[in-house]
Amino acid sequence: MGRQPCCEKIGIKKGPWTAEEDQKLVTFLLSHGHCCWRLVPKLAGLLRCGKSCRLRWTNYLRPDLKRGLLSEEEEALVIDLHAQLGNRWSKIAARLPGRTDNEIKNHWNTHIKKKLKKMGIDPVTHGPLAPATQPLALALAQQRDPPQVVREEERCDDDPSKQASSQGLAAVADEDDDVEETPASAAQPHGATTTSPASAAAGSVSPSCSSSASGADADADAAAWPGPIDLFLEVDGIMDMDWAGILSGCGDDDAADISGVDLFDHYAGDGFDEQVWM
DNA sequence: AACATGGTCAACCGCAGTCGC
DNA sequence: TGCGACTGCGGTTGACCATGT
Repeated sequence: MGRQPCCEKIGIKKGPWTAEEDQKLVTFLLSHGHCCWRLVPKLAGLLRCGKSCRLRWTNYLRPDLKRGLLSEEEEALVIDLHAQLGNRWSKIAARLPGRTDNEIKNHWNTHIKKKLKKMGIDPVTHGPLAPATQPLALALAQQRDPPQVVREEERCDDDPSKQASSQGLAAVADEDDDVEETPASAAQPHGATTTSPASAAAGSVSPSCSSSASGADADADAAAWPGPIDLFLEVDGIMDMDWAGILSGCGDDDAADISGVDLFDHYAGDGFDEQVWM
């Protein structure tokens, strides 16, 4: 009757990923892409379930991911988007190139929630906290740093209908799924602080074989980033390209052949550093 | 120095939505 | 149209690390 488990539980490894597993997965996905996550672990020679592979890839291994804490601008944008979308982390993440839903969710729960509470703002409703706690919280907020985030939220609190127009996000509020219609530069107010050029192509650099890079912005950032990472930005759909040519030594039809290839060895000589990437 | 506590974040779980047959 | 397979999402957990006592 019930659903089949997403994978056979027996023999499936759980817990933290090892560097070797990461390498196998990255190598496999970069050379083959994924058509069916269920098959990925088998073909890549991993004792993981497909779900786990997908999660690892999307949350940690994707080359277009930014690492590190969210900037002030990103935080403000998250708060703004959360006010509009609620806990739709994937939708929020879609507006933050290079950030994952998991990362944003974690950051929200650990940092932003507290910040808002300190400021007397209910992180759920984005309205004022209950009267009993508000005075203390407000006092705290005034004593400490009440930067633009406060102003951001005050605007939201005053009139939720204004939220949509704030920061040029009207389109965001109107339509959930039209990411392409929102220019990356508009949804990313921190172009100057972009930590990874690959992030410029975030959303377009996806293993799901369907997206296309949006040219000009990506190119501009790519120009500032020497090395093979440029390839991510120049190709319409990372998985459509012939990765075998880049990852020399990777067989196209035999996963076992590629498992021994060190992806990062290829990049090391060209300014693409595993440590930086990670 | 040892232990306790709290914070952070990667990973897992289960449900819901979508797609193909 | 219904059913099963698969993917994606959001909530939650637990391990690890930093800080305080």
